[in-house]
Amino acid sequence: MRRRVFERLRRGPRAVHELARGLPISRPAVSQHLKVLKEAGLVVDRAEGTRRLYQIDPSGLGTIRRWLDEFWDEALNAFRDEAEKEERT
Amino acid sequence: MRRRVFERLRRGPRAVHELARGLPISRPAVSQHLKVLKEAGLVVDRAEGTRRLYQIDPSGLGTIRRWLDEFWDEALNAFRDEAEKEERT
DNA sequence: ACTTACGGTAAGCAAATACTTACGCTATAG
DNA sequence: CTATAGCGTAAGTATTTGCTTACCGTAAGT
Repeated sequence: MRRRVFERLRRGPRAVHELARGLPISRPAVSQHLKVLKEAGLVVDRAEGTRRLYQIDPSGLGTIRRWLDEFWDEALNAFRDEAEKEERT
Repeated sequence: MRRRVFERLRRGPRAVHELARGLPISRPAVSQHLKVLKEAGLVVDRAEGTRRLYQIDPSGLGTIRRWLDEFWDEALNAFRDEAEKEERT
């Protein structure tokens, strides 16, 4: 559910009640998910009038991306080494 | 903790008790994490004698990578659009 | 000034999670 | 054939989680 909230921010900033629309959970529940996402550095928020706009934090998302890229590299190299080892059998 | 188990597979296949070594949880706990990772399609396992070797499944990892890449693209485009909108102000 | 829209937080609760220990199975070693 | 190493699974349990409703504060509209 948290991922669904996050995915809804893909296309740009959204207010809390907008995010809650269409999700099978209450608005406060969405608020709580946003809080977690914010603490994780994945979103930032700003006040706009009575609303609060949330949007994805590219730097937070970038951190994950770099982690995954590095992980991917190592894992794939290990996989290839393993395949070669297999081939020599 | 599950991520730590997963990360230990980065460098290649490992037996369960190897993975458990150095982690602050019991071997059965590691087994349970591996079960979840396997159901998620992130690892594959094979029997080797009395041991069971686990390793990262590149195709499962690739699925995540593609998801993240696509997400990254969309999010960054939205971010740029937002920045331009800001600039015109 | 009053009302309404919007959203964060608290309290409460059912369900899911993440361990532990105990146990049993299978394959190798001696 | 027996002992041992390696693992998976079951049962039990404390903790965490993910929601709900109720409530309160703040900004904007009338």
